[in-house]
Amino acid sequence: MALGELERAVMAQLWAAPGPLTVREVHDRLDRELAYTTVMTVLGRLAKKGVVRQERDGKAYRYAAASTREQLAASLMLDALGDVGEDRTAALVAFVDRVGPEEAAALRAALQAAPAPAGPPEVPQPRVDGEQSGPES
Amino acid sequence: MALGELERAVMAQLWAAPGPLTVREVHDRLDRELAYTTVMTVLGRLAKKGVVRQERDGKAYRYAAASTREQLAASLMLDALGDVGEDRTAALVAFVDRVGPEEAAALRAALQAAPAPAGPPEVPQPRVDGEQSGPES
DNA sequence: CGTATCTACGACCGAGCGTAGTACGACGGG
DNA sequence: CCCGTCGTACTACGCTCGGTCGTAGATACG
Repeated sequence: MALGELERAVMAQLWAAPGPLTVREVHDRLDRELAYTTVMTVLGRLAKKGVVRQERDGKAYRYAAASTREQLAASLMLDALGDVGEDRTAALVAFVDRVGPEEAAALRAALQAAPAPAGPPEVPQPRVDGEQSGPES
Repeated sequence: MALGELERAVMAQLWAAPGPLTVREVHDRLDRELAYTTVMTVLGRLAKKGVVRQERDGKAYRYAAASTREQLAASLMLDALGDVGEDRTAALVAFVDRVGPEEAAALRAALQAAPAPAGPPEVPQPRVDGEQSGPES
């Protein structure tokens, strides 16, 4: 479900803003010379994809990102992981092999922060397996 | 650069084979009823993208995957990581937060196996990842 | 020579994205 | 009351990509 170029630029504005933005606000913040309706179309498509939420504000709509950019990136990475591989663990090994030391450190820290390595997989975990239909939950 | 459906199916055949395959061999191994030229076109596009290598074998070509599926998956994940985020480490934290316990264990093991958290990344370490499409049977 | 293979190249279609125009309703100032 | 402004909804067009072939040219083989 990768986003296009303009879509990413729009998302960047939504993420950078402190709150929901109107179409006009997004349009004005974008550097490019775009027609107002172009931005509206993009925001509509983004909303249809579920990556932005729209809430009515009087006559106009306000748009906000449905998830943080980190969550979106994580979803995209999970998509990539599931797309090519059956052997997810092997792919993860190859992935770790390719990230830089900084990223490796981040992974280490994250793994330390969210651990569940204690019990055998007997614990009825509420997590259903590989499932990422929607961008986020 | 995500692959399409048929492209993935073709790659699966190449990965499953012990060695390079001709167009005809790929075509015969695919379950679908496709024209020979369709498979050839797909293999050509894959070669243009760099995910398969073609080597001449007399009149015909033989095609082999340019990298293992794990490496491809890792590359795709790197792409996703770089596409949306400036803050790669934060994205990785979110990613770890979303993978299951099995994948987390794989990450842990990989991080333990390939640690380089001490020196500057200037050390010209001989890269061990160069093995692609080796006959693994 | 005729036929069977291959490759090379082009073509068509549908989907997704970038871009925008037009139509239409609501609102506020003369 | 009329009109320009703002905002949405809908439609459209060009481009690229992926799936699917068709056809033409080279080549080997009986």
